[in-house]
Amino acid sequence: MLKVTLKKIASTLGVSTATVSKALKDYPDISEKTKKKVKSLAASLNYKPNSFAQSLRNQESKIIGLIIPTIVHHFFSNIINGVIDAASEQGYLVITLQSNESYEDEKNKINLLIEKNVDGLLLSLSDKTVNYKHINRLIDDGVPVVLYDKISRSVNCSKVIINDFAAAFNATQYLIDTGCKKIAHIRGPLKPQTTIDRFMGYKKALEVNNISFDDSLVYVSDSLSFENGYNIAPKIINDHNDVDAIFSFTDLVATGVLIRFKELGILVPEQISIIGFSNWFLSKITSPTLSTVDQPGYEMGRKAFTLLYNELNQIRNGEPIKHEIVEIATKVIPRNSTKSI
Amino acid sequence: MLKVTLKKIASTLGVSTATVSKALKDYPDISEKTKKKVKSLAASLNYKPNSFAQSLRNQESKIIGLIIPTIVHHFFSNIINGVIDAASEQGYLVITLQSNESYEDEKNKINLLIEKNVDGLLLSLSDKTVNYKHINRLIDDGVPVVLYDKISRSVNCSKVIINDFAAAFNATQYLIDTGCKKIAHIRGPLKPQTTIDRFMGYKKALEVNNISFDDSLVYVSDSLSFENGYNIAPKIINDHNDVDAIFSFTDLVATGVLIRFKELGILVPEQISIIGFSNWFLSKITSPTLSTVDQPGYEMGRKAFTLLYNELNQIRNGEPIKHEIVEIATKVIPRNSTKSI
DNA sequence: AAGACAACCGAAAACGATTTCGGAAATTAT
DNA sequence: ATAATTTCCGAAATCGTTTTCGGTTGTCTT
Repeated sequence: MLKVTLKKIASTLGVSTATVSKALKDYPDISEKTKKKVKSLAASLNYKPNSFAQSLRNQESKIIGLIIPTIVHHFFSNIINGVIDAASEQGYLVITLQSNESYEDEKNKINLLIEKNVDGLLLSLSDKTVNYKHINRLIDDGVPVVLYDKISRSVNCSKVIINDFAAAFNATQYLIDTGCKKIAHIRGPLKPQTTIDRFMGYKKALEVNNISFDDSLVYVSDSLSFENGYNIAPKIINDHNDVDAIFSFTDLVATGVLIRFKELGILVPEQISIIGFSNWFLSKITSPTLSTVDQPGYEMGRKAFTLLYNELNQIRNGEPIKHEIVEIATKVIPRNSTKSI
Repeated sequence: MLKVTLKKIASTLGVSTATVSKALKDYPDISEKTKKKVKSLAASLNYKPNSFAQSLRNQESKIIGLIIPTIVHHFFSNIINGVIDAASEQGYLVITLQSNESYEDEKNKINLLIEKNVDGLLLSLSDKTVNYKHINRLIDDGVPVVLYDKISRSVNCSKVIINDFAAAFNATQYLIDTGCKKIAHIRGPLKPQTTIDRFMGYKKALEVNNISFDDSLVYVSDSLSFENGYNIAPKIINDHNDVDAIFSFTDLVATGVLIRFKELGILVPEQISIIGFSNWFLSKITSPTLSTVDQPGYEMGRKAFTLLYNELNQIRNGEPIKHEIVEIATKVIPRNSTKSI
């Protein structure tokens, strides 16, 4: 199975490779007759341009890199899905890599991608990433980068986010609206802006409703795991026997709490209401089903690619690069782990 | 930010690009002194070889393609994860694409990957794929292909599978061991070998235990969805009021049944036992927790890459290509949706 | 001091596709 | 018939790396 190249087509047709190349791309300086000949032979030989040669010549790979903190998570799977779909529509392919919430991994994976000459990068910061030199360097080098979900305010690039502050505020307000007075918060790792904002939103909702903030009601889950919720649950009720609601920064942890409460005989939502975050699939099948905040991963993934694609086009056209920050809407999804209003 | 090339290094050092290239790769015919010079300049200039040029020259991309029927599914996420991890370890990157269980998509996505000159392909057949010409053509063209999970016996290539027959047999046997006598089966789409084998395993277990097979106890779920289980559940109990167990070809559908039964006031496992398949994360958090069969996706992904990698090496070394079929072990995971033995 | 060898390095030809620039042939205008 | 245009095509340079195959030096024998 010899491979079909321009040269081969050219020689069997007795023309130059330049002519073949131009004919296939409908250059105006090639006669219709020649185009016909070339195209039909190319088709019958099933000619496919060699992408390496094209990339080398055009300095673009039509591949983008996607760095995900953890692949096996409902929200992030949806992101991947959205990115891949949107990219395919524009003829881009996606190389996905996982940072495992590690700063070192993040740096290494970014390097791998850059060395493969991806045309751009979609990145969600790891929880451990506290310094952004590696990203700013990229941007200075002219690599288009779009940050999504876990971003940093101090990096100057396009971003796709949700309004974590408002979402958390609304979730907390919802608990208050259903009559809860003493609301605990399980927050995520300290670094990411998302968990900071969710914490601030929670705090703000208390303030607006004249509920005094109590630091001892805030519990930290250092990672996004079921077990953390499972383990934190008994601590909460030991520390505060009159807590009547919990706002968790993520569904997975909320689910851990839910399951543990069931084992402990604590009624949800009669004794304690629980609201999670992200609207994972599993929130629909817990018992009771879990109230949560919708965080549309698929849409975020699509949008992230779109922003990158825009920058790529700006670069191609020599236009100045415009960074854009897009906020995706969220909404509280009441289910059965909270009382009705 | 000009890019650093061999030529640049060569000219600033007053040597040829050949020398630079060889120095960087520790060719024996370059003096230590020159190597030092070259390497230190390369390092200080942060030289990265242009991967396009390398690929063009070496005829390999160090990228493999991965086609997944559906990305947003626990089992398949784990596959992706395993593939990416194993690939990274060998310096390969992975482009993931989704077939959406569509034959057309599958063909198109394969083409995209081939046109990008991936070095090989990891593929799980879509449920609608009934003809394998597109895959056999690939293999004939010398593209290494490894089939995983949803495979076809009639394609001659390396494969990673579980023993679906045995796994289904064991699941059914487990139900029988816990005292169930009238066991319904929810099987998947008709085409994939996996669902056929699971069905056969179910049937065999009945036979071995002298339980007569009743075709009306077999329900078809045309896709892998929660809703299907939710909708099939009432049909089963309407058709057969004395069913005492259900073996579902996948956890997601089993979960749908479980939830519906709860709504209908049917006690699980007291009235009806349920066992699923795949050990999705959600099976741990349903209520009751769902008995299932472990199907290690991460491991399957890793193994699939390894097989591909082996073939890649065989090709590189001009050795004959050995296809290998690897079977990953599974085991029944008893939880609370089945009675104890 | 001549020959034999080793040690080092470079020219050049790939790998395929793209595109500029110029030139030959064909057409039209004068 | 000559000049002025079009129309059409090709040579050649590029993109950056790799590797073969020689060719220079210099060192070591005798």
